[in-house]
Amino acid sequence: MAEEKDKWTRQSENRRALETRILRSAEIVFSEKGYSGSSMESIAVTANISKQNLIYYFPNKELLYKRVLKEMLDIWIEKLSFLESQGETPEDVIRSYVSEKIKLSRLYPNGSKVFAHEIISGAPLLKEYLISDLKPQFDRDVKLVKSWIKKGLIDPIDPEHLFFTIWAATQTYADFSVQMEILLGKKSLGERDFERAEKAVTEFVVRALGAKKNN
Amino acid sequence: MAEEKDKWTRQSENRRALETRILRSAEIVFSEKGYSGSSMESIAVTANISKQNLIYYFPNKELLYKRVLKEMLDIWIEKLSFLESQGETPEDVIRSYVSEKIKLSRLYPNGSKVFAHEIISGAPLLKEYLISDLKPQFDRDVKLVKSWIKKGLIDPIDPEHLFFTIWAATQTYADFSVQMEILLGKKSLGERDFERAEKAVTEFVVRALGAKKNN
DNA sequence: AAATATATTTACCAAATGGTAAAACTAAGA
DNA sequence: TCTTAGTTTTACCATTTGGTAAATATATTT
Repeated sequence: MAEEKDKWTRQSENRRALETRILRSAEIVFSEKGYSGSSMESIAVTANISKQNLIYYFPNKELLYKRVLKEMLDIWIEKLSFLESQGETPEDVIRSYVSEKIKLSRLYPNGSKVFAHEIISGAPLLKEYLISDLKPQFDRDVKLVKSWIKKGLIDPIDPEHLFFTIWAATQTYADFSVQMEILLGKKSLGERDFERAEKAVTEFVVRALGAKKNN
Repeated sequence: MAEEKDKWTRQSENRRALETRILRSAEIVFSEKGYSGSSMESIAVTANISKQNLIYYFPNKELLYKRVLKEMLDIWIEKLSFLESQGETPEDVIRSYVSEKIKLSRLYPNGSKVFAHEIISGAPLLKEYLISDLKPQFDRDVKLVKSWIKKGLIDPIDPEHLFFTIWAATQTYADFSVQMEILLGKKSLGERDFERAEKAVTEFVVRALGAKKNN
């Protein structure tokens, strides 16, 4: 009985393994060429399978693309609620939020880039999601920042544009990493660079908000 | 004599006019689809000419793409030297720099997006430029900021990452405009939004640097 | 071991793509 | 007016593209 289950498991695990390998490969290709610029063939080559076999797992390109996007979005939704960020004081919340966002740029650079291509291209496949999922969260988070200001916990600041700046400043470590590598004279950004980045951006935001430092 | 010149001028002016119309169209298409995702056909359609006629003016896609990129870069180089920014105090320099950069996001959103696609894709055609042109300027500007810190004109801050943050926070108003439109509940970003953006980002940076306000 | 479900390869294909070659048309100068 | 230079259109074409259909191979279950 256990043996049977193992055999069944073996096959379905192979399947899952191959599926994720395909998704990782698709992420790489889409991050380099965007949706329309990526071919099923090149994704297949990256995953080391034939195009037809790829199509067996993901019967068309749009579906595959959506899966890649959705994976990234799920991660972001899970990790990036401003309200649920660890910390009691505004400064704690902000530090944890920025830290988390930069961590995601480091851990999922390809997914981030796919997302960036999509938004820059006008978000044809993401508009609905932005409206239905991101906007409510955004409105809530803006409200929270406004309440902080009202309570005098932070200096008055434009809350909407605060978020735009935080997102941009953190996202850029995934999207524009090539530019940074060149300007910093490095072959690739390492952990140390991301630590420096996190510290710099966090300090930046905390100072701009006039939140009191506690170290 | 004047008449002859005029006639000659008329034709060459038509040519110039059509060339710029093509470049504007190419900018739009490239900004939506990136390099590999854009077709000569769709650029031609956008410019209201035939594909063959487009090829008469720009004999191949890469050449056209490079022209679009170069145009944007020339504008940036011309307008974005930190050292040459108007103003005597660090605060003045920063205000003028941020203001100028956001103005470019407003005036050239498509060129900005083409540039963004290119960098995100690994900057295959831009690496050389970044090394030869941008890096020297970057190094100079970083030096200047360091000297400000040494003189106690601004609070100590990570100079390299300061620039990354400023660039990201300003560039985002071109690249991610769709996301902002949705989150702000607007059909498109208007002059008022860019004024708010400029003010927010400027205040943000100035506060973070601890430069004294003078208004 | 036979039957069945799953996975992979082979053989195609219509549409789109970047581009060539040359014909036809238009404007300019002698 | 005739010639020439500049522009646009027409006719192609090899390659790449996303995808279908079916044959083949490999596991899994009975």
